[in-house]
Amino acid sequence: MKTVNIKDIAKVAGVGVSTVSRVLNNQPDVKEETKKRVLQIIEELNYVPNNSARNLKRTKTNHIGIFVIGDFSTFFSEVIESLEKILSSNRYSVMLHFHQGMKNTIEAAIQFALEKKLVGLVFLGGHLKKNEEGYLKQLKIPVIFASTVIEEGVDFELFSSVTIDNYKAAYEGVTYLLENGHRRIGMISAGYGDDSVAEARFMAYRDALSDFKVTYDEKLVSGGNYTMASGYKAMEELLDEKVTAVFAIADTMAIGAMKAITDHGLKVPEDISVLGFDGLELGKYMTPSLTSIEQPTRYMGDQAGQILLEILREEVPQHIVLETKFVIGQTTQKI
Amino acid sequence: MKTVNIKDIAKVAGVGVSTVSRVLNNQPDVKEETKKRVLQIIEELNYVPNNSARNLKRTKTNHIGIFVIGDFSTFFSEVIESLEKILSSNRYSVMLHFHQGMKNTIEAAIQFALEKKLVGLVFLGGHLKKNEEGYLKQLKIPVIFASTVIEEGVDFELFSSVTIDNYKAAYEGVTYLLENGHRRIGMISAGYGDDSVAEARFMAYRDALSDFKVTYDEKLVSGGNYTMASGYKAMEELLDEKVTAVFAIADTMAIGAMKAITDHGLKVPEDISVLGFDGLELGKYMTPSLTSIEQPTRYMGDQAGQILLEILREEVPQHIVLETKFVIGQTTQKI
DNA sequence: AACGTTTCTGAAAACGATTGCAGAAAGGAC
DNA sequence: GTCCTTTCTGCAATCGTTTTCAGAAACGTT
Repeated sequence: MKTVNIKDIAKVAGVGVSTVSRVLNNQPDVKEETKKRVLQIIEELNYVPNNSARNLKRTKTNHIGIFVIGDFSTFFSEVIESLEKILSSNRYSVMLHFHQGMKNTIEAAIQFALEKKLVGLVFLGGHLKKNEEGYLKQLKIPVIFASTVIEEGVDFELFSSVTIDNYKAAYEGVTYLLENGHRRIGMISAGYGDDSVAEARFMAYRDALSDFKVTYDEKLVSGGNYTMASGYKAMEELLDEKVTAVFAIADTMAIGAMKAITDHGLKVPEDISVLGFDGLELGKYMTPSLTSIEQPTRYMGDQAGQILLEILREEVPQHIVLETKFVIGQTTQKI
Repeated sequence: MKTVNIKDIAKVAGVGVSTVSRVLNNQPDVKEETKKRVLQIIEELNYVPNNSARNLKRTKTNHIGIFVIGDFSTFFSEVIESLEKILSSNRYSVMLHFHQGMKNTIEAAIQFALEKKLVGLVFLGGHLKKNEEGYLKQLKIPVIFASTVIEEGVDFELFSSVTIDNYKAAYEGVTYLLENGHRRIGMISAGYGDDSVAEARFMAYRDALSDFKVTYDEKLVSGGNYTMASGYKAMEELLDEKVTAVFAIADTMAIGAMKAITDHGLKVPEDISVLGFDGLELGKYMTPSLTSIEQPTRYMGDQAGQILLEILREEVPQHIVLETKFVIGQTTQKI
């Protein structure tokens, strides 16, 4: 059974294909009467335009890619959901891709964009380095980075972004611990040299310590991979170091850390204070509730979508830095 | 700047377009030498085949849709991730769509499939009713339901599925509570008449009670919407009813319930035992750790992907019911 | 009634791939 | 060298749209 095409519609309606096409695309220059008749026949025959043909002729698609970098966290899933909603309600198709590992990220993204003939691309997470500018130019479509760390010096004309100030937010968090008397503060970080979100947060940790005249001790820093399990393990290592507080760069790891602490017979926050990052809903439902730095996930998805739609029309890159919110829960206390 | 196409390649290589096409599609009947030359030129000119043209000519795409029904939970995000990985590594493109609300679900899915010219469709969540069979036939592509409740009597030839036995799993959980001496068991359910996952679990609850000669009391059932916040609220209502245990049909709601219990000065499990459903990672990291019925989320995504790939080749529908695992944590105790 | 405008319409040429078919080139048998 | 296979190759039609361009139809003006 052949599917109906524009030609069939034209024949039945007794008009030319171009007229049908004009109706489909809501172009002017079609008599109201003709338009109505064509629309009715389209309805009757259950006609659905063939997107492949359309895209071929238009030499572009309506596909927007979401390229997810790194571990897929609860954090990302909220962003993706709000992104998809806003894009698809603007008649775009959303193609999803998870990139594993941190290597060749941008090459993989370009491959993805070219192959799928994307007209726009959203990066979720990861980092953008100065020496990757060239790739960005190669990719001649609007690109927006969400929750990505942008290295200094990258040409802001080449892309858009929706980010938070990781350094500032983390600095604020660690300072809070310091102000509350903590001096032996452990850190649960992530990534090995290539995870810049982790790096920015780490720098903030080091600088905050230094500003309080606390010597940085690398034994107090342990690495994870954003999972609860890794937070648990990292915390176990820190337990030997007699820390009084620990800063985990993700709520998931903070939760793992809390579990490790309790499992070893210690109490949060009496024995060890815990500070997370992300402000996930679930942190608020822990007992005790997690002190954390909250990122506006849904809002971030919305903004990324809005901006992408705008630059798809106007081509003027935008950069916005969203505010984080320091939420004091019950996992931190004065000593 | 025009993008290079198959014709350019042919011209440079000094062969016909059909030869290039044959090389691209790895067809036989091309001399090894010619093939090598063509491949080299493809490489040199950075040629990427135009998918729209391909799809048009082939009269089908390589797009597979993931249609997510209902609230996007942590649960779904794990399934989606493993699904995407397996599909894209088999050269399919994954299109994501979230359907809001429970109305017109299947119509929306058909629209989605036709418009994007999908060659396969994965439903995530929701339910499939007998009277929707017709729609299924209309949709002439392989369809697989994952974590969907299938109404009795639906023709199994029309689709594939990867599910768990919600009734059995919930029955086992509630029975455990009963065997531990609980008689006033509250339930935190969800959905209003249209959420069949919730319904199946509810039926199990009622039947288990009845099998232990406990009269069903509708005041002990409260509704939520799979969020932690809704679990919290639902639990508050149940607190007046002096329940000794509560069964929440999702871990997220169970976590909300635990918070409500603690916030009201009671303890889990001493005062109230809590049983969840899903077996999310985070439940294991709660203190006390959540007793729950574990679903194999990643495995479910894998299986759904595998099966879809198979039926894309062979057209023989498959139905598998995955095993759940009852995980006893620290939130339940004997009374 | 002839003409110029304006409004609307359809034929036909793309877009970039795949594929059936005819036929060229190469190899083998005599 | 001729003829028959076998192996390779290229032409041209086709998929279902969009869009240009020429021209038909409708209308008002004189």
